[in-house]
Amino acid sequence: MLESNIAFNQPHNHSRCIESALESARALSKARGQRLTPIRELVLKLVWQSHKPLGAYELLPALAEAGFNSAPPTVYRALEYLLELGLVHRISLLNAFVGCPEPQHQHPSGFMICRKCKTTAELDTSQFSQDLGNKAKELGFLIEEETLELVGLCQQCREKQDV
Amino acid sequence: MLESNIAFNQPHNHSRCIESALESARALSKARGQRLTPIRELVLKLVWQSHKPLGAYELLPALAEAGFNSAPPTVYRALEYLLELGLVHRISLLNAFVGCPEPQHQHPSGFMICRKCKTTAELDTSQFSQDLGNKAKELGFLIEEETLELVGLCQQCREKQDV
DNA sequence: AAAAGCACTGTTATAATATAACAATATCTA
DNA sequence: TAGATATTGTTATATTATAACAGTGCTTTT
Repeated sequence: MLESNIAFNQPHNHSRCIESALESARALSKARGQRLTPIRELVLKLVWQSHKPLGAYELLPALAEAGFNSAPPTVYRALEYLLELGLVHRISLLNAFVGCPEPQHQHPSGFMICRKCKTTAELDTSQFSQDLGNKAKELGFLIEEETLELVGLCQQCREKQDV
Repeated sequence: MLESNIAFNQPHNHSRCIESALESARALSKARGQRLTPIRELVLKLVWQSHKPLGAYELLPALAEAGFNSAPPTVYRALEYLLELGLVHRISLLNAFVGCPEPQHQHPSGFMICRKCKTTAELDTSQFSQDLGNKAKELGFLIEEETLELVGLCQQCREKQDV
């Protein structure tokens, strides 16, 4: 569970995070007979460089700067691709996207979103997921996708008094 | 927990549901020194008449029909009011709104959303909430709001084979 | 009753997010 | 190389939500 805490512990080797995400991306793309094109790679990097979820329209200027076409469909397509690969998550409450810290081991997860600094960290929810699934099943419902988004305050923002 | 199942069991006295929501609305409004105006009452009824979440723009025609102004701010204001009162919930994944089945007893809850028929039912999550809070706290995060949205298939849609 | 204060609504405009539709190009496979 | 498929470019538009300010109508105080 340590990795879930990374985003709330400022200093860590973030470029290594990104490199590892890129490797996953290449491997997954290959396995699917698809390509990690320059646009997709750039979007992946951009999303991963931030611990705060980024909106699609925030990514456009960076695409333009890198010399790519930068109309909305371009970035939405890249994001859709990365979402399918499980390398990026969409935070529904923010209409924004974050990197998934553990693309290799897929586990049910939620997101802790600091309402002040917007820093977002993933939280392993395996321990709840099964019970939740059972409870839903008792009510006749078959869960296919879970979205858990927790808004609150991260440690750093709590320590600064100005709540 | 039976009430969580209501939406998935077609026949029930729905007008009674709505009447009870209206009573809550009147009581809560009074307690806050605010008014359950005709617009607010209508929006509450409309949202409650449906077991499927309704988008804000889906409500506008009904407002117009009832002779009210029907520009977006009107309906968003009414929804905001009802959200504050806890009589309505916003389903973030759908950008849409549903009635809260139990406005009196506030408890942490999630929503089961059928991806086929869009019927949505509330699920009591008290039993998970505390553990979740503790787990987040260990990571330094203080949860203030939980959003749990479960997409899947309801019983009726599972019984019809055409998944 | 007048006036002040507040809650509520009307109205116009626009922001922010997301997708449709089709044309053009690049890459892969036979 | 040709044909099929994946990817990108481009234009237009749909969908969801809010800003800003003017007007209206209660209600409370003097």
